[in-house]
Amino acid sequence: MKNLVIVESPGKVKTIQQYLGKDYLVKASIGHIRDLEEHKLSVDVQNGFQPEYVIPSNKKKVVAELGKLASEAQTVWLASDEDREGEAISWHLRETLQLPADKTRRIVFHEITKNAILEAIEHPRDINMNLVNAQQARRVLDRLVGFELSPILWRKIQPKLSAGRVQSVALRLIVDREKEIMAFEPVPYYRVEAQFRPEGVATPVKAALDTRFATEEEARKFLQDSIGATYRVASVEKKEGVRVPAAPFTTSTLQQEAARKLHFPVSTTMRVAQTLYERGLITYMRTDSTNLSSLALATAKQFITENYGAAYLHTRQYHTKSKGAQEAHEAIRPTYITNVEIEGTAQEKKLYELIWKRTVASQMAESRVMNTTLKVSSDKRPELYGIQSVEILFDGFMKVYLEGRDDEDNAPEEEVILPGMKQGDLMTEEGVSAQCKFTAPPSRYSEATLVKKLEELGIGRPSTYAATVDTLTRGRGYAVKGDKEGKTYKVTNLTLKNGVIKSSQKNEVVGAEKGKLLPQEIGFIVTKFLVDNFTDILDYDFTANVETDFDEVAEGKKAWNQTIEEFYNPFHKHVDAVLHDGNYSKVTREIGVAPDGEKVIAAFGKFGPYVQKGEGENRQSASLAKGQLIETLTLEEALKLLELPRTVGQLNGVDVVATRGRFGPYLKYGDKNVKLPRGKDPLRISLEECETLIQEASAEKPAQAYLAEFGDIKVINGRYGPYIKQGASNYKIPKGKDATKLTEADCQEIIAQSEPTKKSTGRRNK
DNA sequence: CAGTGAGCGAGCTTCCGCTTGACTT
Repeated sequence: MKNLVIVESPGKVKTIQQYLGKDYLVKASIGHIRDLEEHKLSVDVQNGFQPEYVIPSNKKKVVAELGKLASEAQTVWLASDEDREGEAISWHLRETLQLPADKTRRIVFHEITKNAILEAIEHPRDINMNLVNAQQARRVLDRLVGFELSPILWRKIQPKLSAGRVQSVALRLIVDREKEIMAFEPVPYYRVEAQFRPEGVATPVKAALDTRFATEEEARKFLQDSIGATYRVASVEKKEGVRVPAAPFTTSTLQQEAARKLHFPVSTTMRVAQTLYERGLITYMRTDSTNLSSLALATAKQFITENYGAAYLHTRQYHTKSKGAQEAHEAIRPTYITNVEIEGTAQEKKLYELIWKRTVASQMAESRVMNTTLKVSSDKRPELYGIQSVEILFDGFMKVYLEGRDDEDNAPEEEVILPGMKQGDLMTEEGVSAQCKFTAPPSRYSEATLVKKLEELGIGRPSTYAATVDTLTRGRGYAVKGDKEGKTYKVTNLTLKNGVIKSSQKNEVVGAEKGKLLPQEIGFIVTKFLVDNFTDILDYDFTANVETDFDEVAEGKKAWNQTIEEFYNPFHKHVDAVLHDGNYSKVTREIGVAPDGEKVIAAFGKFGPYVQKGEGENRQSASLAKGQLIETLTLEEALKLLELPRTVGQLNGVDVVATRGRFGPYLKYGDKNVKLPRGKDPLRISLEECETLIQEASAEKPAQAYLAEFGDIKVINGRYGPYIKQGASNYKIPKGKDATKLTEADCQEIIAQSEPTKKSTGRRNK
């Protein structure tokens, strides 16, 4: 074999192989092939921070195969991505496979097209050791920070906690936002709206007053004054505007938009995008680039011209503006623009459609709109009403796609067309309302808006955004995804109709949110500890600052271990000092006094945050619910938590107790435990409901999870699809076989022909 | 499916970034 080409992603192998032909063999390294050891520091801090690299067990096979092929090849082409990590992968390959300089070439593909690939082969270069060293600096710094800070948390707060350059700052964002919300005092105000009917028009239009009133009295006075007023158009202002389409998707913007429009968690977006990529339907999904290949631009151009007409075409090349972008890949786009629809699951279809529309729209003409602002004056009061209208003169890209928004009024503004009106025209008032609203605190982060913020700060990479969210939530429990009820205020709203003012009472809810990241008590404690003791690292600019150091290394201006040394020496000294300062995080707060006179406190204990009523032998305690914090817990909430365990009543002389355990609310009935279904409140459930649940639970005991059973061979419908079980061994069902129609003979054949799937070993599944 | 801070005491936990399988509530 003449040439071995090594790329990072197996998904690219087939395409590149086609372009290069039979003189080349294309293989994938499947990402990094060497790393620091998993369970120890692996950095020799005494000797220039020399890293100790090992080949992880799951990479041994790939490395062995590549090694064999490399020794047989005349020339080895290292074609990993054109960024810091990619350069390091090439270097690790060269070191590990012991590739001699004269038969090794480093090349980069700027896009996966035949021309670009042949061009790359024409222009090989050397491995850029400065860039490799910048990667080593990044890697070693992250290891030192993570492996020195985490043990302090184990010792001072709780075992198994973790801290790191990315996760700790991400958590701080969530915690700081929560503190802002806690400190926020909603201020009431009155917003006035009127319905006006222009002469000769059937439907009235809505107009908002340009002034808010601070109190009910002022609002009432305004309505009082407005009785019998005459309204005229005071001014008409027209302004033409253009709107430009959003840039093609990067990982971060895809995650945001899929969350806004499809309500996908970021993990779902990435999983679905991965399958689309593997099926060859979209380009690579972990990218920070908004760039489209010349080929993609050309096909988009043709597609738009043919399907929408030349007037709708406006090709553009976008430039990535996010901090720390490395742009080793293209933007996320359909491989073939002409593929308007695809086969697949509902999720795959929807995500593909989103990517397709965004890509096509990005190459379409701006839309032109006419914004009209109408002011309406009253002869009784000086304030003016405003009416906004938007008329779409030319839809342009909006024909295909409109970007979603993060704020409440998520709906893209609708077109409102006013009848032609001119200054001085009369308007008939058809009702005025003054509604009490409240100023709103900033909103909490969702998974996707957190990723957006991290990207803005240059923290984390496209390949790790989803993983970071996962570490904060499922991994460490620093935050949970959930809903927040908000505070309810009783307000008085006023209306003026036919010369009469009426008032009505309403409940106004402030600050309610759904599906947001709520920091848990442990997240607060860890953040406070880190901010108090390691201010620099928790600074939102820490990553940006170290990145400028890494840039100097990449430019060859500084030795990588020099920059690490300057960071590490003072850092490590400080770590030692903090470790032995004898201070431990203690959180207790007196919540108040229960109706029976007992003191209620909230504290952070061995098992997390809890409330306790009374002291000594007869004290009562309960854990805080998800999303509840010691600092904001009210007496009412505390007492509610203490109502569990609750004896609902007796069945056949045995107590039925409703309570909450590790796995959520459940019933205790003798030695039987029954899980409460979603939506059943252990505080409210009736004895009758309990009886039904207990009966159901005992009835459906031998649940039919098996699709089939042949002696000790069972076909089981597992979480990840059907599989075969014999004794303690599990076997995968080959693709193309219908699990529901397997016979005993089929199963025995599968078992005979395949290896049992391995039980997870080594890394513990927490 | 439980409870609400330590010293006889083993050994473990942890980072970020690159990439897919393997996993079997």
